Amino acid sequence: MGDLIKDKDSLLGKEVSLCGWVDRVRDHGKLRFIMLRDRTGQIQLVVKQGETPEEAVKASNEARDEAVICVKGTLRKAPTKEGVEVAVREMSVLNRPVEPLPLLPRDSLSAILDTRLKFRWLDVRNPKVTKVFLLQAWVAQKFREYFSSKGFVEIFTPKIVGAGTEGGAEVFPVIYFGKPAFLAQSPQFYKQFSVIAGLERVFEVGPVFRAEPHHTTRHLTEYHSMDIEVGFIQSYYDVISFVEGFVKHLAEAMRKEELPQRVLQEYNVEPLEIPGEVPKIPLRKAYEILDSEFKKHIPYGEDLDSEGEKLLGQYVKERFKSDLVFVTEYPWKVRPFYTMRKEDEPDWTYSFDGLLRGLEIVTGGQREHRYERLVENVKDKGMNPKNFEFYLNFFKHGAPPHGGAGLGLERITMQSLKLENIREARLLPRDPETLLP
RNA sequence: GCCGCGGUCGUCUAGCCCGGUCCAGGAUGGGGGCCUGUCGAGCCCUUGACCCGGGUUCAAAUCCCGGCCGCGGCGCCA
Repeated sequence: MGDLIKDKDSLLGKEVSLCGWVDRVRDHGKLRFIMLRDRTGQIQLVVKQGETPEEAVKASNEARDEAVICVKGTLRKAPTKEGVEVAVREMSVLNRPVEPLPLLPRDSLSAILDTRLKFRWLDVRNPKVTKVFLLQAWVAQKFREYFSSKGFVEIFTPKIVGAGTEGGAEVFPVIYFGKPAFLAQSPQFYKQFSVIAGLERVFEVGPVFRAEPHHTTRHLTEYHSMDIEVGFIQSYYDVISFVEGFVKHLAEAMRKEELPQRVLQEYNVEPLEIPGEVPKIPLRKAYEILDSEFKKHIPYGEDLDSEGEKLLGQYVKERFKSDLVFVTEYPWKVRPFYTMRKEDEPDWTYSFDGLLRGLEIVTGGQREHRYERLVENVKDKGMNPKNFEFYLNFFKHGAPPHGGAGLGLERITMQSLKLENIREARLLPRDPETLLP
């Protein structure tokens, strides 16, 4: 329908054939207007007694909201928004609702989110909701495009794993042929594996699972992580450069390409603003900024809380005209064991987080690739190297210096469109309470 | 996991604080009718709800307790 309206001048007076959903019927008795919708747009159909064949008039009686219909007719000029309409000649109703609609797609955004998710198949028919997923697919495509162009190879790693990855986050247990197993909370070990295995530069887009009972607008128990890992880096700044390059690429494409522009316009939001040089602020400097600019105190050696992240996001937006900021050098105590510690200050690490419009969307850093140090780090975290033997073995036979990062797809979608709740950025969200549909 | 707030027609809500005027009001949707140029079409008729279980009271949508469900904040995280 979108194409049809685009080419309307050349198609005027021609016979067209269309299928879609009935978005709404304006019934005047002997004159009836039907708005037909498909994923590309809407067009008005006219059924007029005396003009439209009797059979088609009869069929149009059955064309209720959200019925699936196909029509043939003539495209002609009309005083509608699109400037055209279809004078119906044939109509067939392929399917119609068997019960009153619990949620009207055209009006679904006025329902509360819980109701929308319960009847998600109706909610997503709302063109504004559809666009979330058009944008999300586009973001993932840009990610693949960017890293492929930088010589990264796409990998596909196990999601059923024999050991929890990071020690901190909770994992979902599964029974694997009688053996205890888990759903992967991160591809971390396997992307490092891939670098060490000689692929050097890898990326993956895939689901990750977190068994943390968060009740917030920014957490899901299942989400999509866009991961990279790269070997032979000089420092973790090389990793930041890759991430920065990607986000810049994304922001530029957002301004240039037709699809994101259309989506952003519907949501009435500005494209991401990313300056030539994205600000990079060591965490210890961030403490000072928050103290002096906002009188917000973060205990030394602690991670930022969500308010701190929000304020820092505000600060860089005003000061550097940037929607993105990298916070660097996190304390060893808040980072996982595989993170490389600073050579001169072992309580701090070569790691970073990236905040997009005040929300953490990426975490990364340089990894410890030296076997003995890695074992020390495991012990330092109070864990038993025996439990990580399968992973530690990777490092025994020539592991290059390397680092990487993981970006949250749903969070990027959410922040790009300024959605209020991350659940809006998933077709079928999983949170501690929601398992169906 | 801890803390706070909330559950009224299919949907979105009014009523709850200050119990009786509520066999619960409105909008939208469903069903029916009128209407030949609408575009949130209009007009008329109709349908349909107090989350569950206890308690207090002459009387409970309204007050109390428990359960279930939802929302948000925190910790934590993408």
